[in-house]
Amino acid sequence: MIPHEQFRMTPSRRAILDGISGAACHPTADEVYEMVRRALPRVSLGTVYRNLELLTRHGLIRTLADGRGQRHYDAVLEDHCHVRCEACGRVDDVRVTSPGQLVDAVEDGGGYDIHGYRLSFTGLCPDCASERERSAPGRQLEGGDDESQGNED
Amino acid sequence: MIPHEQFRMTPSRRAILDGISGAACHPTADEVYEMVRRALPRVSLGTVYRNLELLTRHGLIRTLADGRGQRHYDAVLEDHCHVRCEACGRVDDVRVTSPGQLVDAVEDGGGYDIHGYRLSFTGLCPDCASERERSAPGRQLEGGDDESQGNED
DNA sequence: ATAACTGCAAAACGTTTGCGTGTAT
DNA sequence: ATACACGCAAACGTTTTGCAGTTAT
Repeated sequence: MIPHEQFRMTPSRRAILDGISGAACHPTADEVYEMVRRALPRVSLGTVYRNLELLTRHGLIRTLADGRGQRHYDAVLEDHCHVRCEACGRVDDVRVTSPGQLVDAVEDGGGYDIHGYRLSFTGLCPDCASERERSAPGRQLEGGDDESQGNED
Repeated sequence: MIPHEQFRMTPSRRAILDGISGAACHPTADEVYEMVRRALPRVSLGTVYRNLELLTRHGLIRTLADGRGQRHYDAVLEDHCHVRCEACGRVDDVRVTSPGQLVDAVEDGGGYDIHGYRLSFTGLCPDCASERERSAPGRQLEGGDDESQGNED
């Protein structure tokens, strides 16, 4: 969060901001690109990335480097928690009880100067869960390959 | 976690496993590569990546896609929490009170089928904290540009 | 004989950057 | 006039993949 440095709220930045705010779940850079292009067909992906970074630096959005692959972007600035679908990678919000006490729960930080926390859950989003149920009802299908544990954090 | 599929504990895999277990903090792929090469100078980076993925799939290690940039690898399989240094990217363990209750704390998962959690903290590791103190004692230096909040999760 | 494993180099992926031009102040 | 912003295309760092040769079973 860089306090002293001015920048213009240009059409592309407005569109990026609106796109992220209006999205159903937290979009990736190229999903933002798609959304912005519907309003401004000539924007480039480079500009989208440049502005996602700038908006993050100025505290107007948050960048979630949550999982594997792409980052996700979030227009909600308050501290909150996320779920990431293990199957499709989609990221949504979760509400948890008393998340503010999480930092206090640290018993041994090994000398780290702790600034914040990040709590995210993994699981299956409604769509992927029902799709999985359709293709393997009750798990009666051919063995193995469960992977539900998710060793990739 | 794929249960039924055999694989050989080859020298390179053994070395990767040992390297991760013996490392001071959770290493990245090329740190693992470095370590393995000390024992087996002819291994390729491709093999290291292939085997990190295989060992993860078989539940022998965990892949931490924690932050920006590189992934980190962890030989401790039990659920536990991490800290990532905002300055150098290093990842270590933290102990927190009753982490097992975290999943129970979810009030509204929005229809997700939640399998696990990932709690990590951000902050400054001892080295970076003391370096920062040396270069800006008490923060009396030139203004602005703190960034300590860290909008990049 | 077969399946698993490897080194090597090329490709893929998501992201960043340099440059020349355009636009707001 | 100046600083900021952009499109475009090239470059980047990390990870994955295809292929041809090697090794264990």
